[in-house]
Amino acid sequence: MEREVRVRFAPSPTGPLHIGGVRTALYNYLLARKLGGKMLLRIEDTDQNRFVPGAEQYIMDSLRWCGIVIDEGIEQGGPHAPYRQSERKPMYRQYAQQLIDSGHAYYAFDTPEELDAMRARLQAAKVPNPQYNSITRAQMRNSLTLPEDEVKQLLDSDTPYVIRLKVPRKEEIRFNDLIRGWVVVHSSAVDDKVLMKSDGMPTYHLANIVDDHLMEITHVIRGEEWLPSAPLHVLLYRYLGWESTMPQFAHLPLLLKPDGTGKLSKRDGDKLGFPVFPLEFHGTDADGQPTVSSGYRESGYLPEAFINFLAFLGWNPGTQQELFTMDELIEHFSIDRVSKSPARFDQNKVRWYNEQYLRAKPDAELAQYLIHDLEAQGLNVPTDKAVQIAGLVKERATFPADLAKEAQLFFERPTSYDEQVISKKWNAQVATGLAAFAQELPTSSDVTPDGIKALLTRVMEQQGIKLGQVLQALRVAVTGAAAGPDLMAIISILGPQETAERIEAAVSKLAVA
RNA sequence: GGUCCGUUCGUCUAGGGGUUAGGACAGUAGAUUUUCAUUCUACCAACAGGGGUUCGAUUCCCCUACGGACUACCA
Repeated sequence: MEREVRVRFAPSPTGPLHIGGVRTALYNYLLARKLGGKMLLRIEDTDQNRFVPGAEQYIMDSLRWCGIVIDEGIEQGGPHAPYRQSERKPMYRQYAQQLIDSGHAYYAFDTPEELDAMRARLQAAKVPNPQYNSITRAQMRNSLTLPEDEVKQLLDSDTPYVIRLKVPRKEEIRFNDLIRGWVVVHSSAVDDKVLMKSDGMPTYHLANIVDDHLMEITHVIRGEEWLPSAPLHVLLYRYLGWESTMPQFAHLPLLLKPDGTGKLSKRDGDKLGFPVFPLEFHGTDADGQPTVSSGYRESGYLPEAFINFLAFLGWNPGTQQELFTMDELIEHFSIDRVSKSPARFDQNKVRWYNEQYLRAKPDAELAQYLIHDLEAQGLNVPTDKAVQIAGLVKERATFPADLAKEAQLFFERPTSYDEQVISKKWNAQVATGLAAFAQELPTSSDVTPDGIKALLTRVMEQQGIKLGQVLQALRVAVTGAAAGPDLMAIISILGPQETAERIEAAVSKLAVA
């Protein structure tokens, strides 16, 4: 019988989640939904020294904002609770013991100083790859080299120790990566990794294998940085007797900094000139001073746009469609269309995606952003008017906040007039022509853009002025600026009275050359 | 240094033994617009290099170069 597909996103709560992590979570989620499986969130907090308060909540809030729904996790519980590794601490010990009993692991009593000395010695001897392995372990203080009674005595006293995996000396380890195909690594390249730390906590390597097995994970989708330790994980599954249900691996290509000089890290924060985090994050720097890192949400990105963009960094559907809702991503996603090579971040493209999604929103929804932002400035605007304005200015906006910026002209009379246009287009004839238009305007019965245009055309004909000569001047008189949305639509929304007053103000303020 | 992974327009990518190597973003030009923006159209622009295999390689293989990851009692 086919096993139910179960995937997990397993971040460590050492700070905010960066976009690479979000993408990993996204691909996991897409696969789970595509295959009708479950998505788990497991918190890997086995390093007590790197705990960052708030990080866990931040991760969950971020995923929620992105629309990534967790089926099992610390918030929602599930059949394999707890989902926080620190709370699973008692479970790992027995598996480490099992490995010791079967001869696949051993106790090591070396102090950090002894380990440093060992590495220094190997380096001095120009050993290409200094590591604790099948060769060097013979020179170290562990249960393989020490007499049995001494080991027993060391364990009984409170001497700190770790448990290390006994990696075989000569063995080819291979596994079939869903993205990269067969990966073959010789065991001599793998060191005797620590499985249990001296504080009694498991390391990532042990905890992740035990939990993935217990939680019945079928696919491990994670970043390429894990590829070198995947052979070690394969060994662990084998020695624990779980090889037949070992999950399939898929190592995702990395997300690089825009200049391509390395993987994007959370330490890049705001240094790159664009957010690397989904949500704004409040943390502390090395000196304990409070820091704020900007987020996509606070910068005005819509989650749909952010996700669509992120999905395309390393995956594509093979068609020419660029815009995908989450449901469409789920429908079209496939792990074998994930590329092998790393991707850099393209700020232009995220912006483009945001514009697409912003414009696709109904005017009524856009109006809500507008009303909200305007209210923050102390401006109250009727909904119907906000809808009209939003519809008019949305083509000019990248972010929701641009709407209110573009809308300012409706609420503030011009305080200055574009000088270029004035010097070129403003003259006595135009001034009188506009004054006449201002007089006629309040009597007009048709205040649609078309009606206003008809009136303007008629008045200018009477004045003997061509429309082209006066339009720029009219725009500047009404808005002060040389550029902006459709003028007739502006006047229509502004209304005849307000427009007329603005024109009259301009006529009286602007000297005629 | 060692091990592993990778390399198609500036960027994200499609393609795959015989193609005018396709799309998107950006850029440039034109059209529309009273203006800027939008929109539309066009243009610019790539198979890292060298060897094989083959009638034929961008595609398959090898080498080189370059880039990246990993190399902790961190994940």
